[in-house]
Amino acid sequence: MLTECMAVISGAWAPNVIWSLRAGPRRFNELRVDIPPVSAKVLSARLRELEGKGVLVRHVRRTSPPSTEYELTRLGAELLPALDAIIQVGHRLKTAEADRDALPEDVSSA
Amino acid sequence: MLTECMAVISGAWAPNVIWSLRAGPRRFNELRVDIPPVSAKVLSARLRELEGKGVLVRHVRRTSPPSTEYELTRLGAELLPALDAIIQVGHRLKTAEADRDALPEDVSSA
DNA sequence: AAATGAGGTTACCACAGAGAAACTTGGTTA
DNA sequence: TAACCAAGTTTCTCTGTGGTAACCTCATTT
Repeated sequence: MLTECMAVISGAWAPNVIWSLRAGPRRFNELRVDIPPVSAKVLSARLRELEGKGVLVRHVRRTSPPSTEYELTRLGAELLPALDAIIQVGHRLKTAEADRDALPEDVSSA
Repeated sequence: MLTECMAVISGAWAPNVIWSLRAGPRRFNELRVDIPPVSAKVLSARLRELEGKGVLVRHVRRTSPPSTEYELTRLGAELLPALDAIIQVGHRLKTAEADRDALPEDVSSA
């Protein structure tokens, strides 16, 4: 069960995409700027997967050139607190790790 | 930043391991039973990674044969609400998906 | 003396998934 | 008429990761 649920945010850059959409709709190329290391191919794949899962919606604007906007669904927005929680703990774990590195246990004076 | 934080729960079965430890310490073979599809190799690798990250601790009991217990650290326990949040949204997304499948848009009466 | 059990390790293989780069479409502007 | 834009798609390659299965240790039990 956990495994299926985790699958919602699996795949490269999926959490980043969701996080980038937290403040409102973004277009394809805006997302590429938000998440520099993502390739067009993978971003495209991830967006379609997330759309298929009901996390976000795609609306194409019939301008020229046509532009596309991606936006979190209500359900997708419910992932934000979870991501936020992960970020918070992640920070604390990194801090703890740094502290450990700074306290080499017993190098006192050999 | 998000990426590094997500790394804490990345790797096959990592979330499952953390979730299995939520109610208290577990031994190696208990975890294998909790998470049937995990292989000894991967479970071992994951446990050492999570230990290295400060998510859990290992204590070896000098019995015979020696037994080993794994337990969440305080920091590790802080991941539980995040996992729980993911599980909740995962459920709702699956439900929504099922509903979509059950409402084939316009098959009304052709 | 051989089998058992806990808790692993090692060697080897396979494949999904990510990256890079080039190509596409169709209207617009220079 | 040629370049340009957004938003992808396609091909091809390559590596990390996980799976399988066999092996290991060492004290205890049979």
